Amino acid sequence: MNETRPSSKPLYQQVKQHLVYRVLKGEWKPGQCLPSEMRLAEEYHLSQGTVRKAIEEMASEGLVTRQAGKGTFVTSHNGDYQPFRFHRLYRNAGGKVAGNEATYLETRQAEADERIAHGLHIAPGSTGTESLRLRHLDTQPVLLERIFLSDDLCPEAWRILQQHSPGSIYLILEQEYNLLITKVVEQVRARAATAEEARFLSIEPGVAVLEVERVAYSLGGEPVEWRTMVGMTDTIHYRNEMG
Amino acid sequence: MNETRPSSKPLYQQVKQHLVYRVLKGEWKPGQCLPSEMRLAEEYHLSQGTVRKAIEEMASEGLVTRQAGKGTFVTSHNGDYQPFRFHRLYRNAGGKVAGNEATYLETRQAEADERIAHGLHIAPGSTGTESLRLRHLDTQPVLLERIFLSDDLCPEAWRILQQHSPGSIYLILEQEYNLLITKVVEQVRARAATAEEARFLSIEPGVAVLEVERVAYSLGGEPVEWRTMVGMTDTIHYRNEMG
DNA sequence: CAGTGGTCTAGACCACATC
DNA sequence: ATGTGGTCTAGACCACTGA
Repeated sequence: MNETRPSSKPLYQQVKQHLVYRVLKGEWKPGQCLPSEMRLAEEYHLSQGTVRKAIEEMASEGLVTRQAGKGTFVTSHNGDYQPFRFHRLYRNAGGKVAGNEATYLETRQAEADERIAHGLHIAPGSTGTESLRLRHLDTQPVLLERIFLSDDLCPEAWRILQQHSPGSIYLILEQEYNLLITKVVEQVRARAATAEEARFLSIEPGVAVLEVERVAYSLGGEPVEWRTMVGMTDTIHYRNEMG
Repeated sequence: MNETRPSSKPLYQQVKQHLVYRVLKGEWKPGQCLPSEMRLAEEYHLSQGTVRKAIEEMASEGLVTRQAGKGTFVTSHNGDYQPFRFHRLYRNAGGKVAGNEATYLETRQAEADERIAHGLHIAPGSTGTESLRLRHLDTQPVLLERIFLSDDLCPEAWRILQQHSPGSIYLILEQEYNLLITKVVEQVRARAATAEEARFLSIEPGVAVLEVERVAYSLGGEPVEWRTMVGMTDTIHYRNEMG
């Protein structure tokens, strides 16, 4: 297979790029199994080692998961995959703030304000679904979440969110809209609590609160979800490990 | 080389482990060059491919840097290596908060308080060096830093810090104490500014500020540096990308 | 020019899953 | 028993670096 290709990039990079494209267009859905290395090697007329290197890179980026003896599977948020890999909020004592202690306050149709429009790269005033959730630690409210999904990518999302008990939004995005969240960008700020936030969090207005503003991106790099998480940091903190 | 080793771990993992140990004990210092793949393969009586896989993992973890045609080098904070890879504070407009706009306020000997002692796993009251720095954006003060280095790992650090113009602490740690920082853990909180912070940052006491508490770990996993960074978030924010 | 890492091949054996 | 990914080998050619 040494046909003196003028194409600059290494073969395994080209294979990887093509496989990512095929995952993206849904040829193999999340949870499903890719063809084996041998089959792909035959298909692309390359050696097993070259295909392996392509798949290994995809695995290291979390796009697929490999299991010896079974096969290579497209990463899914359900299944055995870590559901809280994007959570950076921890109780000051120790463990993560789990998702099962949340209550929906409200889910409604809404329009994107300036800030949301900027984050999702959509026009201000675009319609979508807005959802408010309150997370508790023991019985104490600690975190107020505001989530926005654009109608462009997630039409009728409010219907689905109203039905579901508070679960993983990203699981719903994957199952209902075939949108796999692979990247999030968060901006953290400190500011004074608004009157509304103070009411929900049982604190005084003006107290210092942490605000995490998140934009979640799909596998294709499209901004999908915008959310803010607001809470006091007497019981929780934002934690980030690098290196 | 298939001598039916009972040793459970793969060969390339064992090689990697041994190479990391050799880097750790200073056989090759930061910036220096490791032996070539061929030489190491001969030394360990293994094939080049196996040694390559060991080195590739070290490179992906940032321990070494590889350059085709030249060799494999132990990662150094000077040289061409990215100096701000642990910085997560950005101006709200755009770019990172650079390090060259800092002024030293004070560097002195000090004792570890409860919080520092907890972060660095040392006894409260242990002696060390404490340094205060103020970072500016244009002419406006935006960030107050408090840095603590234990005398155990960094004896006489105050002498060095007093001499240096405000530069990278991690470069000094590497050059003076042979401590290569490879991991940091940060906790972010919101709270009201103290009177001292308000004075330095030219704000009112009680205003909401962001506090980043960082512990930096050396290649061996030892906690080396403790620091807090405090600032308002009208001009800067903490930004984190995941995925 | 010789030496380096980067790519690619073709084969081997292994531990593990599934049937 | 068959097929999967995981490890390991031995050799090839390439682009790049530096003397």
